[in-house]
Amino acid sequence: MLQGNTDVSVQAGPGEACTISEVVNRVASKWAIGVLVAVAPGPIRFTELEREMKGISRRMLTLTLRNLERDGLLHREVYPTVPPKVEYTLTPMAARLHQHLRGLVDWAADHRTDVAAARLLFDAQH
Amino acid sequence: MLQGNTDVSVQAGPGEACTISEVVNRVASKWAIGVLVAVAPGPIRFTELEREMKGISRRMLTLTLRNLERDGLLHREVYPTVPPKVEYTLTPMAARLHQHLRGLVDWAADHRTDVAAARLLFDAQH
DNA sequence: CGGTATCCTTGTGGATACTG
DNA sequence: CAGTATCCACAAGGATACCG
Repeated sequence: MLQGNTDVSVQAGPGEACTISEVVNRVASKWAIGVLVAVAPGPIRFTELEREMKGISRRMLTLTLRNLERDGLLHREVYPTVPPKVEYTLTPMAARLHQHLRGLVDWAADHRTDVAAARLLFDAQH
Repeated sequence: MLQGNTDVSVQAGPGEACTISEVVNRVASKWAIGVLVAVAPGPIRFTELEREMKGISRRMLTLTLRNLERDGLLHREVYPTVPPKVEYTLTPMAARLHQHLRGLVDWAADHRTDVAAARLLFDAQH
C-alpha cells in the first residue's frame, strides 16, 4: 500500500470544513501570493510565470496553479495548438482578493527596511 | 558541534537582503496572521493567545511571537511580578499591516463557501 | 505564568528526467 | 510548451517534560 507518501503536498481534503484559516493559509502559502499578483495584470502563460517567479521550481509552480484553480481563484484556458498554449487568468473572486494582496505587498515594500532594521537591533540585544 | 540542527526554524539571517517576498512570507507564515489579528484588539497575554489560537503548539506560538517581535511587529512588555506576566501589543507599523490582514481574513470569510464549492466541482471533474 | 529543551514525525519543496 | 513522475533533503511543526 502507498503508505503515506502520496506526495500531493499542500492539498486539503474536499469534504473538510474549509475554515477561514484554511482558506487564508492556502491563499497565503509560500508562492500563491506571488502567483496571484503576477496573474492579475492579465492572461499569462506557464513559462512566463516561471520566469517571473524567480526561484520557483517547476513542480511548485504546477502545484500552486492547480490548487488555485481548484479553489476557484484561477481560470485555466487551454489552446489545443501545437506546441500547446495555456493561459491563466484571475476569476472575479480572485480579483477582489487581489486588492487585499496588493495592500499586503505594498505594505511590505514600504516597510522592508524598517523590518530589516528592527531585526538587526533585536539580534544585537539578544 | 551543533551540526545543522540549530532548530531555529522560520528564522531568516539578519544580514540578508530582506526582500519583499521574504517579508510577505514571514508575515503570511502559518500562524502569523492569526496572531497579529488576535493581538490587534489590545494587549494580550501568552496564555490567552494560546487559548485563542486553537490548535497551535506552545513551541510554535513562542516561535511566531519571537519572529514577529524580532521583525518589529510586536511589542513585548514584561511585568516582573510573580507569577510573571507578559503582554503583547502591535507596533504602529503592524497596526497598518493589520488593516490589510483584516481585509484578507474578511475576504476569506465571505468566500469560503465559494471556495469549498469550487473545490468540490473541481474534484468531481478530475 | 511564560516560556525552553528535546525528540520525533510530517510536510514542503528542489532537481531532474521524461512525455503528449 | 506545459506539464508529470520520481526521488530525496531538510525545515516546519507537534508532544511533552522541564525550569525560573
